[in-house]
This record gives sequence, structure tokens and C-alpha cells, in this order.
Amino acid sequence: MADIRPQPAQSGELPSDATVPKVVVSRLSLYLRELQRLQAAGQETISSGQLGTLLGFSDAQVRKDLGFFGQFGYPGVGYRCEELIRAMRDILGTNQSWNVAMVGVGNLGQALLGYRGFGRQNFTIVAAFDADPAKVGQTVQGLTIQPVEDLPETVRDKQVRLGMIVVPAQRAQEAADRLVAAGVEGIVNFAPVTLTLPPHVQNVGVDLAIELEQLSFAVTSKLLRAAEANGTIAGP
Amino acid sequence: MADIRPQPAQSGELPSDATVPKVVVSRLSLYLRELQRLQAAGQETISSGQLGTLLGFSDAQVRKDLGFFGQFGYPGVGYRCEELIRAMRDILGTNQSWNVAMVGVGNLGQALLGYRGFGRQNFTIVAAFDADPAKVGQTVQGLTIQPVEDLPETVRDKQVRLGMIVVPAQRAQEAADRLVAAGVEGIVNFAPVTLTLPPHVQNVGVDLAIELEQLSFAVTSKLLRAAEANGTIAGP
DNA sequence: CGGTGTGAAAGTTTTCACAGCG
DNA sequence: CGCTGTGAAAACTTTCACACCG
Repeated sequence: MADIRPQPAQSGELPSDATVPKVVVSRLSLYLRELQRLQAAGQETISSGQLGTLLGFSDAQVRKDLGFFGQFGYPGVGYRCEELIRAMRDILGTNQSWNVAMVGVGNLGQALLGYRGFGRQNFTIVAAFDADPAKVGQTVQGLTIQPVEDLPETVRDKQVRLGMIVVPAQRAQEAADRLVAAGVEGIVNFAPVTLTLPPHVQNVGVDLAIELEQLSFAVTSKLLRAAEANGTIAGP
Repeated sequence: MADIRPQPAQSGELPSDATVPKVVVSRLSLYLRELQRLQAAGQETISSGQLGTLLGFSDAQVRKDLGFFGQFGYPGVGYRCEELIRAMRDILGTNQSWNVAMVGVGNLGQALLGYRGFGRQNFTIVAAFDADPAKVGQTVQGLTIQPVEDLPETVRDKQVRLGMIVVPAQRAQEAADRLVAAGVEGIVNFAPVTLTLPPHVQNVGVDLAIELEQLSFAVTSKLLRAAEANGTIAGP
């Protein structure tokens, strides 16, 4: 509340046109996570070099990434954690709170309902839906499971802006269509399928098996590369 | 069993040096997922254009990506689903089965133990560990929860190669250290922290709150861009 | 034909390197 | 001095366009 910056890029106001690469935004989330940890540990300022080292990036990359959104640093000092956290949350949109509707309350859905990590970034799951009549009416983590037919009304009444799909693959597109029809602006999809969505609806896919697959590739190819490095001692 | 290709890149043998961009590998997983769906639906062949359209990529990108690993297509025809699936699984490492150890059997861990999606790609969670003595000895999804001290022995005896961290943030690094000491080659980390690992251990992080954050950025910046497009009708 | 594989061109992202600031 | 912000160069990724194939 006491900070005035020279050329401030204060509250989420991107420099007009700014087409920011996706990969930059994903690093932003990592910076923010690390900054919050540092702040909790009592650190007041941090340099691009330190922050980069903690995450495995170069100092220049940290500065360039932040440079997409404004000027946040102090030459000779670095960045003030509190200030940068506020700025990053403005940029990422997590200074405002987001209401989320979950569709599909199976094993994974129930675990996600209980996950504390969402709340810390201002996401609240305010409603849960399931197509199975046997589940409707049950209470999980304080939420009463509703029939999917209730989606439009609940999205409107509870100001839901995001949807979370946690149904089996073959039901995911239908769930997405219902969420879109109900008016959500973005969807996180935990089902292992690619959704077809209108362009005004944003989406992020999380496929747990694919994450393991990426790991098995990394492990396998690491071993291959090591095996190949026979006889080659060091290229000039 | 009956296929011979001209310049085959058959079983996971990358063209010797091949340093494949990470983003290519992540698309590979999407190709594979889509191919498996198509095959299950009875489709025998597919062209780069069709596959790309289903996933939102260009035909050229699909071909270039596959080109990193060998030649799999038939001019005038496209790719044979079955053959390409086998090749991709060889490349990604999922034709062999992978034993996984889970550390942290809370809400999310239990849900992941029950998740069917892993098995389809040949990943099996063969052991589960928890530091909480109250949990040790309980049976979840057919696995008896073991104390973390058992890790080295179990990893050896059950041929575990991958670890899955599902503990709270402040316990994650310790869990990682134990997995590394026990000899795993790769780690999937569901805790919202960056792990420090020796370079021979691969890792993939999955932060559920970050996925939502990426979505909130996309939604917010979409709205901003739309708001800015006032007066500008179409740039030359 | 319809479609692959692939060099070469275009576009994008990362790294470098340094002026400038408190 | 230590560190940011930023053009310019280097590295990398995507798209283009076309020879070639069945």
C-alpha cells in the first residue's frame, strides 16, 4: 500500500498488445510459487539470479519473462517479494477469487474436493455434479452432489466461471458441452481425451498417465544416450 | 508381426544422437492417446492432416515430430494405427511395464491408487508408503501401506523404477531424497514445490493449483484482449 | 491422386552483453 | 558495487513448399 513505482505495471494491466508466450506464463506460476515460499520463510527481496537458480532457469530468463508484464525490480537490490507476489497474482488473475464447478465425483473428484492447494490460490469448488442418480444428494466435503441438469442454474446463481471435468473419458465431451452451455469461461480437464470447445472457452488438460509417460521417456532416453556415449570421450 | 519398413526405426532405437525437444515428446503422448482412441474405434490408418486436426496441430508438425524418431508413414496412405501405436509406445517406453512406488497415502494418494488410467499405459503402483504410523499397516486398493523405512528394500525386491510423491509440500523434498536413495530413476511430484534432485534422476511436476492458475490467466487475458480491441477493426 | 519426408525460410524463444541506476 | 531492463545475436521450433512414392 505504500509503493509507487516509476513505470508501474500495477494491477494486471498488460502493456496493451502483449502477446505473451504460453511457456512464459507457465514459468510465471513457478516464480509465484517459489516467491510465496520465500516470503513465508521471511525473505524480503530476491534477485533474478537467485530465483532462477532455485528453479533451474537463467537470471536473464527470469528478467525477460517478468519484462513481458512491466518493471518490477530495483537495480542493485532485486525484487521485493511482497510486491512481486501481488503483481504476479494480478497478472495470473488469482488476486480475485474464482468459483469452480466440478463434474464427476468419483475417486479422483472426491480427492480433489478435499485438496487444500486450490484455496491458497483463491480457487473454490462451489458445486459438484454427477450424472449417476445414486450419487446425487450425497454430501462430500460439505457439498451436496447435484444432478448435471442443475448446471446452468447453479453456474448463474453461484457465479461459477471455471469448470473441472473429472468424469471417465467417454463422458468428458458431454460434460464439457454442458459446462459450456452453462456459460463457464474455462475448463480443466482431467479426462484423457482432447475436448472440442468453442474458441471463447479456455482449457487446460491434465492427463496423469501422460505425465508418467513423459517420465518413462526421459528415463529411457537417458539410458539410451548414456549407452551411446561409448568411445566418445568429449567432443571438441 | 508381419511388417517390414524400408528404413525402420523399430524398437525404440532413436537415430543415434537425436536430441528431441521436450515439447515434441509431450505432443507424442497426445498423438498416442488419440491413436489409441482411433484404433479402439476401428480406424486402421490415419494421415498427418487428420491426426493434426483432431489435436489442433498442423499436418507438417505431426510429420516433423514423428520424423525425429524414424519413418513410419506410407505415402498416399498415411500411418497404420496399430504400427504407429507400437512404435510410439516403444519410443515413450510404455511397451515395457513400469513399477511405481507411491509415497504419501492421503486423500489424493488413495484416489491415485485407484486410478485406472495408469494401468492402460503399463504403469503399476506396486507399493505405497507413509510416514504416519497410524496409516502404516492399513490396506488401500489391495496394497498394505508400509513405513518409509522399507523403501530401499521394496524398491529392490519389487523392481521399482519410478516414484510418485503425494505428500504435503513441506515433506516433499525428504520423500524425494528417500526415493533417490532407494534408487528410483524418475519421480512424479504432486507436491507444490520444486525438488532438488541429482541429475541422473528425472522428474515431472504436477501442480494442480498451477493448472487452474494457467486457466485463470487465459480467461483473464482473453477478456483484456477483447476489451482492448475497441476501435481497432482490422490491422492491415 | 493423396500423402509422406525433408530441406530451406520464417518465426519464436533464449542467451548474451552492456548501459544505466540507486 | 550489485543488479535490473533491454536491444542484438544465437539457438531453436514451426511453417512452407516440393520432390518423390505407391
